[in-house]
Amino acid sequence: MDRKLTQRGEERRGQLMAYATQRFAQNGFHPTSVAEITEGLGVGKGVFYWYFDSKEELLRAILADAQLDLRRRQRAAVSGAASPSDGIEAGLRASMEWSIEHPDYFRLFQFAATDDRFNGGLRKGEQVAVNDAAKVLSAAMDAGEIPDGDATLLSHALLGVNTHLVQQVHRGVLDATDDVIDAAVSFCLHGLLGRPSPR
Amino acid sequence: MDRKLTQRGEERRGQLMAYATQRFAQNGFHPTSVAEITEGLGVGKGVFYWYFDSKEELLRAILADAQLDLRRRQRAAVSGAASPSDGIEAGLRASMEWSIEHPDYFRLFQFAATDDRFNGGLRKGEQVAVNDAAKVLSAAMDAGEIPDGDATLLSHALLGVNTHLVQQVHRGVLDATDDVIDAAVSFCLHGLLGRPSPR
Amino acid sequence: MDRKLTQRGEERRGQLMAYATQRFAQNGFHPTSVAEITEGLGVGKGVFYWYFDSKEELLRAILADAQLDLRRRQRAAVSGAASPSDGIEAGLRASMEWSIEHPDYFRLFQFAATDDRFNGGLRKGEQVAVNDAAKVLSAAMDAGEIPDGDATLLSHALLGVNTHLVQQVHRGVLDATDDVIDAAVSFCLHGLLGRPSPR
Amino acid sequence: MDRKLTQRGEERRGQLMAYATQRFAQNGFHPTSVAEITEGLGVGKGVFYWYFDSKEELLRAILADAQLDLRRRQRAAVSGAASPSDGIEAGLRASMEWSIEHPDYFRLFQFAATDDRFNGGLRKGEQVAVNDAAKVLSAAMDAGEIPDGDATLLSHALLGVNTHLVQQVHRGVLDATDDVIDAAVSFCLHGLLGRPSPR
DNA sequence: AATGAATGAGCTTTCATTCAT
DNA sequence: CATGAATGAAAGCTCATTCAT
Repeated sequence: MDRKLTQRGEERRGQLMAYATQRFAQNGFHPTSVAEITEGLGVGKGVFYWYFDSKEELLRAILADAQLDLRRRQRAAVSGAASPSDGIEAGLRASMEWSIEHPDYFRLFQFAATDDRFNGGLRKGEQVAVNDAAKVLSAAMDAGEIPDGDATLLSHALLGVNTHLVQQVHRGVLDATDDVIDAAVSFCLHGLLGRPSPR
Repeated sequence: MDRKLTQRGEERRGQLMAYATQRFAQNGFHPTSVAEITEGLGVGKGVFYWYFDSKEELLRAILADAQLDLRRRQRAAVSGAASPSDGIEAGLRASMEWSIEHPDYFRLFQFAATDDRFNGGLRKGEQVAVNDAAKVLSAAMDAGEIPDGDATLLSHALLGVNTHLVQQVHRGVLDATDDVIDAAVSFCLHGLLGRPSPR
Repeated sequence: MDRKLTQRGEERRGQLMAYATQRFAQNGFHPTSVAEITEGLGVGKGVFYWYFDSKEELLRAILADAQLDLRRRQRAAVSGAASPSDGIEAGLRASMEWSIEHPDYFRLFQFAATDDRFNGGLRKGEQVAVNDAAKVLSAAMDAGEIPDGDATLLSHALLGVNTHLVQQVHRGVLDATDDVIDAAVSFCLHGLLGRPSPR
Repeated sequence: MDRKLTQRGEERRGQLMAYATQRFAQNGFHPTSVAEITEGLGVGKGVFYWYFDSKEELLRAILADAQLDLRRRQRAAVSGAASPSDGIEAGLRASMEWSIEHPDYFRLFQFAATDDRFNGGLRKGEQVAVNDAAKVLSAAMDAGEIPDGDATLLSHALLGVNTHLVQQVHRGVLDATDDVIDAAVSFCLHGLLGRPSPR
C-alpha cells in the first residue's frame, strides 16, 4: 500500500490509526472488527481498505509508529547522558516514562509479543535496544564499574523489570508516581552492581 | 459444567486440554478453532461441548490447571527454605524452572494477560504469589536484611525479571542453562539488597 | 475436502451440485453467489462450506462429474462399434446426444473453457477424447479408408462441428431433431473423406 | 455515453479499450476490476467513468469494435471472390486469419458467448455472417454445385470448425501455420460437397 | 477532463455453537 | 457419550460507482 496521500488522506489515515489503537488496546485485536473501527469514525468500510491492505497491516503500521516514537525518546535521553551508567539510567527512565504515558501502545506491544504474526517487527526493535544497552554494559564491565556477566542477559533483566512494573502501573496495582521509576532504577542498578565491592 | 466424569471421561477431557494447550500456544487462541481441536483428536465436535461449555471456558480451565501446578511447585520450594531470603531465592528458582519446563503454559499466560476475559483469573493468582513474596520481603526489611522499600513493587520487579528472561529462553535468545537462572537470582537479590545498609 | 459423508450428507452434496449447476448455467458462475445457492435450497450458508472448500471447488466438482458422465456415454457408444469409421460416427453421435440432453453441463463446459481456473481439468479430458479419436483416424488413414492428414487437427475439426451445432440447438437457432446430428455426422464424414481418393 | 470527444479524448478512450481488452482476455472479465484498468494506465478512476457508463458498457464497446473489424475483413475477402464457392473459402480464410491474429478479441468473443449480458450483440453479428454464408450455400445448392441441405446448419458447421481450430491454435495445441487453415478449408469444402454426386 | 477519496452493498468464508440421530 | 450435519451471525475484504475538489 504505497499510495500517495493528499493532506486529507494523511489525516484520515491518522484518524484510523488513532482510533484503532484505542479499540485494539481496549478490546483486543481479534475481537475488534474493521466495521467497528469505520463505524466508530462514521465512515464507510471501504475507507479502511483504501488506506490499509488488511487489519493486520494496520496493526503493524501502528506498532511501527509506536516503536519509532519510543526509540526516538530513548535515543534523545541516552544521547544526553554524561557517562555510560548515566546512559543506562536515562534509557531506563525514558522507556518507563514513555510506556506509562502511552498505555495503549504499551498494551499493543504486549499483545503483539504473543502473536507471531506481529512479533517479528517488534523483536527486531527490541533487539536493537537490548544490543545498545548490552554494549554500554560491556563497556562498564571492561571499565570495572560493574562485575562481569552476560551483558545481553542483564539487558533483558532490565527490560523485564521495566516492562513488568509499567504493566502494574497501568493495571492500577502501582501508582504512576516517580517513585516507581526511581525504585525500578535503583533495583536495576544494584542488580547490575552485584555484590557490593568490599571496601 | 460440573459433570461427574467417568474414568474415560476424565481422560478425554485431559486429551482435549492437552491438545488445545498445544494449539493455542502455537497458533494463538483466537486463530485456533474448536474444529481444529476436535479434528486434531479425531473426535466429533459434540465431544468438545460435552466437556466444556465454550472455547473460553476451555482456556480458563487450562490456565487454572497450569496455575495450580505452578503454585504447587512454588509452595513446595518455598516451604523447604531455611530462611526468608532462602525462600525468595527458592521461589524464584522454582518459578523460572517451571516456566522453562512448560513453554506452552507460559505462552498462554502471556496471552491471557493481554485479554481481559482471561486476565481476571490469572491476576488473582499472581497477586497471591506477589503477596506471599511481599510478606517475606517485608519480614526481611523488618529484620534489617534488606533496606526498606515498597515490598509489593519489589516483588513485581522480581516477577518481571523472571518472566522476561524466561521469555527470552523460549525465544531462543538465551540458552536454557542453569546460568540464566543463577544470573537472574543474583540480579534480583542484589537488586533487593540495594545500597548496602550502613551498619 | 475428503470428508466421509453419511447417506444424508451424500444427498445434500448432490442437491447442492444439482442446484448450483442450474444456477451457474442460467446466471453465470460469477454472478451466482453462494448465498443464492444455499437460500435456494433453504439451508444455512455453512452447509455449503461443509461440503465444498469454495465456490470454485464446487464448479470443479460439477465439471468433473459431467465429464465423467460424458466419457462413459462415449465409451459405451464407441465400444459397440463394428469398424473404425463406425466408431467415429458412434462417438460423434453420442457426444452430440449427450450434449443436447444436458444443456446445463454444456453451458458450464463452454464457460469453463474461457477461464483458466477451470480450463485445466477440462482440457485434459478433451485431449483424451481427441487422442482417442485421432487414433481411430490414423488407423483409418493407414487402412486407406480416408486420405492422409493431421489426425489431431481433424479430430478437433469434428469436435468443433459437434460443439457449435449443439450450441445452436441450445440457443434455439436449430431444432433438436435427429436431423441435426445426421447432418453433422454427414458433414464430418465427408470432410474426413476429403477428395474421394481416385481409384 | 454519446460524448463528443476531443482528439485527446479519443486517444484516452482507445487506451482504455486496448488495455482492458488485454486484461479481460488474460484475467477474465469478472476478475478484472475497473481499478486494475485505471491503475494499469496510471489514471484516476474518474477517467474511466468519463468515457464509459460502466464496466459492462466498456466490454460491449470492445466487442462491437472487434466485430466491426472482423466483418470488414470478411467483406473485403468475400467481395473479391470470383465464384460463390470461392467466396465461401475466402470468407473462411479471412475469419480464421483474423481470429489467429487477434487472440484477445477471440477470447473475449468466447467469453461473451457464455454470458447473456453480452451475448446479444454478438449473436446478431454472427447471424449476419451466417446468413450471408447460407445465402451463398443456397445458391450453390440451387446450382447443383453441392447437394441440398440445411444451409443455415451447414454455415454453422463451417463456423464451428473455424472457431474450434483457431482456439486450438491459441492454446498451442496446433501450430499457427497456413496448414491449419488449409486443412480447415479442405475439411469444410468436402464436408459441404458431401457424397460426391455420381457422374 | 481528471483525481483521489469515499460509499456501502454484497461477496466469500469462518466459526462457535446446537441438535437430531 | 459421540457423531456428523446444520445454523447463521459476523468477519474480512472487494468493487462498481459516485462525488467533491
